[in-house]
Amino acid sequence: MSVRLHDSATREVRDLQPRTPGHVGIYLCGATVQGAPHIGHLRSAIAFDILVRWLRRSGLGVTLVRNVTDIDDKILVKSAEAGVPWWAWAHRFERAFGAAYDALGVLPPDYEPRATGHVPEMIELIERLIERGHAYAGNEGNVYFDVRSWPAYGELTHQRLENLTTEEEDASDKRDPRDFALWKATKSTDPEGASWATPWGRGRPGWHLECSAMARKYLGEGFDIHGGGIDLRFPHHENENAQSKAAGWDFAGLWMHNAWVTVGGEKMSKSLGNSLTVAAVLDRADAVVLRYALGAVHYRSTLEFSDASLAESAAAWERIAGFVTKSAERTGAATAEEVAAVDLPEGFAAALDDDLNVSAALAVLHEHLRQANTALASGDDAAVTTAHRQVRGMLDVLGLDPLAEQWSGAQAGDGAAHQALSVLVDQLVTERATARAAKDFARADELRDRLTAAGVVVEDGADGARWSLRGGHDGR
RNA sequence: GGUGGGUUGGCCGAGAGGCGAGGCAGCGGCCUGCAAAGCCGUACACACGGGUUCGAAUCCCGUACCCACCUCCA
Repeated sequence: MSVRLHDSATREVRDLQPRTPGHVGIYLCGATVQGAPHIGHLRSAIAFDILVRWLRRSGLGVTLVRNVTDIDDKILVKSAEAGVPWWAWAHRFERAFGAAYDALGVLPPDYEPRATGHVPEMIELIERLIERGHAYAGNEGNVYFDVRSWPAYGELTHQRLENLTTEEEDASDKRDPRDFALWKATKSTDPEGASWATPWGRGRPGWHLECSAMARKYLGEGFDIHGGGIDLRFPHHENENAQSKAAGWDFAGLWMHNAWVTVGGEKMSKSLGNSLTVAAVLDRADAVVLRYALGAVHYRSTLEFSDASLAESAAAWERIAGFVTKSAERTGAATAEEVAAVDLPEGFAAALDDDLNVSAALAVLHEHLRQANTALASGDDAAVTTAHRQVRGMLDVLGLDPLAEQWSGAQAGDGAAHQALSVLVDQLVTERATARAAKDFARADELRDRLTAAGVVVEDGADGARWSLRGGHDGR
């Protein structure tokens, strides 16, 4: 079986057929760096991260390009309000996005082009569109795409031009109110450095143009997958599609769109002011737990985020990490190479092949976990070794392998502090073992209570007690 | 008005004509000095009304409600 993905353009689940056999080119609409990243941004990033991991695991090469929009109206407005140069404002949040991606284990793209670095490519594209009769210059500095010149306009989102409503702008220099800006004239209030010279006057890029120009530059005149949030379908992706094709290029072979994160049933968005920033959530939850919470639901389903969903993810994670660490203690940790080479369960692979059905894949994982725990309890070391590799192989695809460098570093904690803690806890655990051996259970329980109160969980096993920090941080 | 998505048990969440995904929380048990973890067992479902069918959560028709997009958005 091969990877099948839902294509928003045709509304069907289709076989992924790379244009270059064995290699997939993916363009993702990344951040407009106007503010701090919220968990919705990361939900999207994680969904596509799982896609990339799965494609690579399936033996395909992947070239991933994810852009950064570092010039737009809101960046100019917000930076001005803050009294910061627009470019510094944009860069501040570009770094914040990078930190959030790293914190949640999102693999870096092969390239991350910025809009401001591709003005010549955009000008070239505009010239092409004007030549071909699909764009026109308005007032000094404005260039618009002429939607009526492109009969296929609306093909991506299946809308007819006449059904598109627009709020008529007064005194617009557009030929049709539905035309969209390729290039926007600089305003008198704009900072000096925020405009570029063009044959049509000074201005700055319209939002959609950059993606067409950059996708072509890095992925060619046609590429396999274009992804982003569902809200980008219209107008952003519709316009990208129109301008690239009107320029005579091919564009995305398949469109993928992820659904929302909701909070209290409502779409989380900047305009509603109910955004949960990644940084705020990471103050009260482990990054890996947040990744689980954002990745565990099918990417096209709305994801309701709450304290309850976070707690449930934490419980699931502890169960998963519990087996992985205990099995590693018993039979040794598999190397990254062994994890990468293991044959994954058929059901797991089938689930991910079916439009990245992560929920179904997790069901397979949990079933394996149950059998694995049974093997662990019965001392079947051969079965434990196999299960350890398989479970980690599955988790690796989801970016959730507890022993991956991404997460194991965090578990160990700060070296010196962890070392000190380890010595103190081991002393108490030893003292408790002595008390238990002497049947002084009151003393043993008191010691355990003290540890529990400090966030240290003690579990008695056949070969002695093990301890771990509450929240899945392993202590041994 | 146009274009989509949805409504599954106490909660989250897959599935898409027959065989009850899975998880969390319950309950009962095994294990344990007691716990914890783990395992076993167990109850509780497909918005509503019709229809098709031997059989419908799944297909068809209708109704209700929710959510999104229609040039700011992941």
